[in-house]
Amino acid sequence: MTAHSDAHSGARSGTPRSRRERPAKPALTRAGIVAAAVEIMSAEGLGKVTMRRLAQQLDTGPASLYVYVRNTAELHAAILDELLGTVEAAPAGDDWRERLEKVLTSYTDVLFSHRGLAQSALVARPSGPHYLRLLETLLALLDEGGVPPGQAAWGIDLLLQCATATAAEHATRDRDAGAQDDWDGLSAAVRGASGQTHPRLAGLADEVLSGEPEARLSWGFRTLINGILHTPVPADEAQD
Amino acid sequence: MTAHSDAHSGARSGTPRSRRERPAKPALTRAGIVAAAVEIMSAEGLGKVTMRRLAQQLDTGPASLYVYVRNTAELHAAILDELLGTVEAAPAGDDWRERLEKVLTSYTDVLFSHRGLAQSALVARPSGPHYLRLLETLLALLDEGGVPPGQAAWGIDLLLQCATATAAEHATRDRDAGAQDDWDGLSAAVRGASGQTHPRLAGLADEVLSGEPEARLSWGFRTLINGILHTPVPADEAQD
DNA sequence: ACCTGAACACCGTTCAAGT
DNA sequence: ACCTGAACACCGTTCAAGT
Repeated sequence: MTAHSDAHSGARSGTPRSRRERPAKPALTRAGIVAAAVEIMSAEGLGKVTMRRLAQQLDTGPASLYVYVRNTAELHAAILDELLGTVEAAPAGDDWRERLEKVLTSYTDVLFSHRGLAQSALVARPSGPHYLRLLETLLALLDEGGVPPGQAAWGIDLLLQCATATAAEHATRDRDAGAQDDWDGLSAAVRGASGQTHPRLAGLADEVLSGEPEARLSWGFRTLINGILHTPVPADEAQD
Repeated sequence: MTAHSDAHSGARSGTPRSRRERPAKPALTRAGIVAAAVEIMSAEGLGKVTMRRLAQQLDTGPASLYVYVRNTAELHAAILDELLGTVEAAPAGDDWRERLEKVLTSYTDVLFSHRGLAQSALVARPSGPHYLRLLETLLALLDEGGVPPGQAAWGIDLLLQCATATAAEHATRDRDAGAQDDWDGLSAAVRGASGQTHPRLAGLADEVLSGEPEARLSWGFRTLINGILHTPVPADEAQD
């Protein structure tokens, strides 16, 4: 039926029309690749963000991605910085300690709520704009609290390390069957510790295992803040 | 030349003699598997400890290992606990803070000196005998320092988390080319931060990036110890 | 019970060749 | 310059079949 018009307009092969009528392969760009990667990660977790899977999503071959991305690690780092853009800025008004805790908790939540992201953040040092913004925010809050600059400079690393490690720990615990077993194993081992060979551990088993994740994380932050406030850096580092 | 005696003693096929004369396949056991795994890890890093590689080493097929080991994660956890046996016990005599720092430093060194081990320790909660012994040691030292038990019980997690994360960070930085790039990237980004948009970061760039790993780790431990000493756990957790 | 061959369903990365 | 097919060198895990 449409043979006639096809012969008319589509004579020189179908290429020109399919260029306009299909949503078609958008040209590859780094931004497009990262966006597609974030999409896969949100839907299926970072573990599914592989070069091959991503290439498939973008309707190309894995080799093509290497024009825009050095390797899988760099791709994961780019995803991380992208998601770091959603960390809430410090709310005004509250006590600086509370605001600091809120920013760190928001950071932890972002890592926690994307499967696999926290584990990757432990290893991939990010250096994107969103990460720098976060560092600036933390330094500003510590400064507001009167923390000496040298201590603040070293302290932000400790705070982020604690947040990241905690998110990773709980993310695996909640979502990975094997990790749940690990934790059950530890908890059984601690409770089963003999008072003969492990007197303090046996005595403190309940306390060691107690506490909601939120309560422990919050205590961790407050503990770090107190420590940072009270622990001077070595003399030869304190230049200011 | 030996044909006659061969015909004599080896008549019913070669099997009985090869049972005695070859070092031959030692029977598979969990301990043997873990030992072979530790060997591979020491020589080539945890990344090479795969089911297939290990099976090859043990002259069998990968499927055979699943009789003794649930999966790769469990295998890695077993290796970790094995290596934890080499963490030095606290030396007597010194100040409790120094002894605590020494044990934690030794733990960090063990993780650090085995390629890939620290990263795996961040994710795999160990529960083996050597890990329990380490927990006991830490609790004993904190007790000696008069740290309230509830704070000690939560604090050991923070201390080990800090040690593990630091080891992982430096292990990747030193040995993985890509990770070195990551770090160079961060350091360039921090130094390049604009005073307009990131005033504190720009002002503290040198301090943020300063310090030998050892100095920062030591400061981290002291900061945590001070924090643990000064931060009470929430009232409903402090039961004793 | 223990062990295995073979298969299933994947990986990252490179490279010569094409446009 | 950008993109690709095809290959290389691997993975973890399962399962039916053998001993």
